[in-house]
Amino acid sequence: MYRNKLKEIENKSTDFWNKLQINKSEISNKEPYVILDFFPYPSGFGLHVGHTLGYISTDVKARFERMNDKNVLYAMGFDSFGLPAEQYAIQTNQHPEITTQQNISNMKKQLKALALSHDESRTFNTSDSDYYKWTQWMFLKMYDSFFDNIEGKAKPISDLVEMLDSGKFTVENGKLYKASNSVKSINKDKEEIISSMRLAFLEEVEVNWCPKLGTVLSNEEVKNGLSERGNYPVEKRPMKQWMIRITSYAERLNKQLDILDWPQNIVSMQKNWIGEQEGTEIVFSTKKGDIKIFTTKPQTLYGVTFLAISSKHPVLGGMKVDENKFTNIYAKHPITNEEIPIWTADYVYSDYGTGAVMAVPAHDQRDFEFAKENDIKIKSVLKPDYKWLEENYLGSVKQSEIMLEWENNPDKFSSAFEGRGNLIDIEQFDVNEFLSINKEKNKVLEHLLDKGFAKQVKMFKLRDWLFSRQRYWGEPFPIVYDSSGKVFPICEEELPVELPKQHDFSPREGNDPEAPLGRSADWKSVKGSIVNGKFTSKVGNEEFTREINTMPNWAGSCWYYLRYMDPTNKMEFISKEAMEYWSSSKVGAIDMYVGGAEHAVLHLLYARFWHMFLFDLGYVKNKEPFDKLLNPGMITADAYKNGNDVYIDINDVEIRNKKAYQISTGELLVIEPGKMGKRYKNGIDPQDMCDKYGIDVFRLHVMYMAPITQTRNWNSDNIIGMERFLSKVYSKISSIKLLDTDSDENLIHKTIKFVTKEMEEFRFNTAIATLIKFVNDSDSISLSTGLSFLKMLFPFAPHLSEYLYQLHRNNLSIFDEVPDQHKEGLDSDLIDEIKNKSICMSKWPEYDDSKTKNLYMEMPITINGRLRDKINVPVDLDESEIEKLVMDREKIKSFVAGKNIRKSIVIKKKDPKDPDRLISMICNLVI
RNA sequence: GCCUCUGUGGCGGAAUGGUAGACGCGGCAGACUCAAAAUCUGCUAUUCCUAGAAUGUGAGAGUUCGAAUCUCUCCGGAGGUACCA
Repeated sequence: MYRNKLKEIENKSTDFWNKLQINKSEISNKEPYVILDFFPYPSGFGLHVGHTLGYISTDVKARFERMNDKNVLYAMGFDSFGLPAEQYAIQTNQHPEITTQQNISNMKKQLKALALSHDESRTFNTSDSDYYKWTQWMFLKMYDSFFDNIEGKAKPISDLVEMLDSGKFTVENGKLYKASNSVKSINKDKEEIISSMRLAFLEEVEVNWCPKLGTVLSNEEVKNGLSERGNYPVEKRPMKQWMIRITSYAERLNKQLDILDWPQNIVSMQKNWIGEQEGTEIVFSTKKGDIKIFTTKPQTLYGVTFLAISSKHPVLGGMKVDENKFTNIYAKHPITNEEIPIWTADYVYSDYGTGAVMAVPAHDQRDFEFAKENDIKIKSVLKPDYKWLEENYLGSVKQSEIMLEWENNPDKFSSAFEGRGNLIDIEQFDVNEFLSINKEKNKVLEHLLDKGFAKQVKMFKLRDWLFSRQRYWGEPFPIVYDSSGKVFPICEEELPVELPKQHDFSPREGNDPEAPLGRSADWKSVKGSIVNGKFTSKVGNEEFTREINTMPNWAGSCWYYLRYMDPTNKMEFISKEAMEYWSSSKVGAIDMYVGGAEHAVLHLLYARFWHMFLFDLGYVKNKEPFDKLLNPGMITADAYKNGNDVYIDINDVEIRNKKAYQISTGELLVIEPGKMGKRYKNGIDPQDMCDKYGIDVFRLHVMYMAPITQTRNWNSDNIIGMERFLSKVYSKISSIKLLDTDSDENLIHKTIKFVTKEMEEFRFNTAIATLIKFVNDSDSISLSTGLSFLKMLFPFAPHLSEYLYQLHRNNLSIFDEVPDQHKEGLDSDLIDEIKNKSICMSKWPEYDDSKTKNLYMEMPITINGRLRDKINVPVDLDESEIEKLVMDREKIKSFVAGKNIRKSIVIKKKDPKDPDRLISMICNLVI
């Protein structure tokens, strides 16, 4: 019986594989296939069943592709730097280096227990100095590069110097322009221009400061004013920090989303985040300088009655002005030349758009409310429909006069009209020119553009990437400062800049940012000198101080997938050879990337940017990192709360009649479905499941529960079905005798055809269903068919498949002693294959297409879409013959009697899945 | 509010324009057994019920000979996002 044999089966197979080292992959002349899971951080809490969905699915696919003769790169390293690792260390009062090591080895053990076929020789951790050396190296490359906005790609700073020296280019506001021929020299300091162009740069910016975490966070790490990790309050404050100019890539990041094979929701989340918007930039002049505003509704320009700016807008010249106050500055309206007041407003953000808004209170609700509160004039520009006018009018006039009221007294309405409408007749414009909405918009725009008041621009919501963290457990920056605070990169030869081992590594909570690395005085100050603009400690004796912030944990995960291709290279982050071999020939370098949607705008955006940068510099050959992306669904589970809102461990819960009771107290508990996690005390340990049912059964169950992308509630009731399945497999396959024949010769061919298709497209639940059906439907199985079946089962249930494969291998060696006449009818290739190899090394079974088709088939007959009868016909019978047969049937006659047949159709089913050629006949009746 | 996804038996789910409910769980009946478990066999959408028929994929309309599948409107659920100019 399968259950009694379970341990024997698992041990035998595992031992066999360990001897063969089957998971190792080397560069060869085979076609490569790279499949990866998202980089895991080694959590101190270990894996729960929720994590296994993605991991098992990549393993299944990796095993399948190996059997299809692909050279599969399937490895797993650990994202060991960063907040989660550090916080766990703080909580357990240990050094992160120690906890990280412990957690990694624990996690490796758990992964192994699931029989994942990773190439273990390719693993590494982001906190290994051999690895972060290259993260630092890439940072230096960014520091030493700029974005050429004319060509749309990054280039070395030396190119910029050349371009500027040639006199053919100038730089304005961080952008490169072709110089008009007269420009020869640059007025501004060249060095200043260069530093304004670097892709990695230091800047005083409004940052998201999280006092509780004691560090700043990037925009992507803040949600609803709370930190993404831990849900702590975040506040804005100015700080000088390292930034990465990801905004230079906004256009490419946005556009290339369309050529990726990614789930639609991830694509649209990224698009939302990048936030490309076409609009108009309009300049208002003031005595203190120009104010640029960005608008998507330039046609309402006439209705501007004030400008709303952020309280940090440069026009204030650093003057401290409270929010929602009049600034005593006026701007000139570009059309009417009216003086319009400038107000600071709390709804205008300094880091969004231009930090200034043209306020049109008649047509923008926020402007409307602000105007009402501060007694500012309201001027209507667009005509609403009458329904809106009636619903929003506060006074009482005759219906016929309501439009006139809107035109003259828009403040008598309860809100702004934000919809579309025709322009009200304004002296500068002839209203007849503005017949349609689009035309109206374009006419005003044309006028503005003509007069030079405005230009059409693209704006992006994406902000530059804040790259400094006031934490200990991260990559140190390869940067030093001289005594005057000037920045110098450390020369490449002296990388890595190793993280000092310090005991007091905790962040300081509170309002005064203090980077922990500052406490390592010995490490912080270094002696050396500047050679060719770079710091070296090899010569000189000048005093320098190191940058004491560290990089965010997203840094290391931006390029780890490339390192799997060449994990131990000391000379380069990846060799050209390894990069060329493993990178796919598709859009993205990695064939298949599997991981959760929670990283949609964090890791996946940063990594795409990072890859594009490496691409521009010629280090990688693909435009994008990840070709195909798949989000496995979550596994949710019920959590249980008692009357005091305290979560009760699931091991202390008993379910009776769909109600939950605490075992130890007998208390009735509240059931709360949701994410699995430590804090909900509802995590289910995969190890428990594997101990109870076996690894193979567990893997099958997880894959069979639902389609891979679907979120599902954990339920171990159904797992028994998979045990029954393997039990049947065990008894049917192990008892096959050499000369057994198939009860249905075509069944295996149909099964292979269908399962292959499903495996290719990650539909493992239906692949398993087909395998179950095969076992249920076959009474007798030949050896060759049995082996084909085992190969299909292998990716899901490797232990049992290998065990049974080897069982027959042993039988075959006995068979060698048998006289030749008894061997007749057995495939000699098959005998060789099975005798010498593990099932891992066998080929995925092939099918004979002619055997997937039946000679006869049962064809349903429908009349007006209703199933009325079925008829058994030869598959290749022609349509008119079928029609005759159908019309002859008594049943059909009775339905058709007295009616005209308007049309009859014989449907041929489009192949791929169903082997049957014909499906249905429809007689349409006209009554 | 906006964007994306989603809604099928008692439950997980099949079926992507052509026989709705594959496969699994659960349930019912039978076999084996002194008995139970395990296993095996059959049945299991609903209603009238012998046959046979009618109804049925969140609700309503539409396209079609034919719709779970395509289109529109509405309702419910999940995720994302927002004083976004």
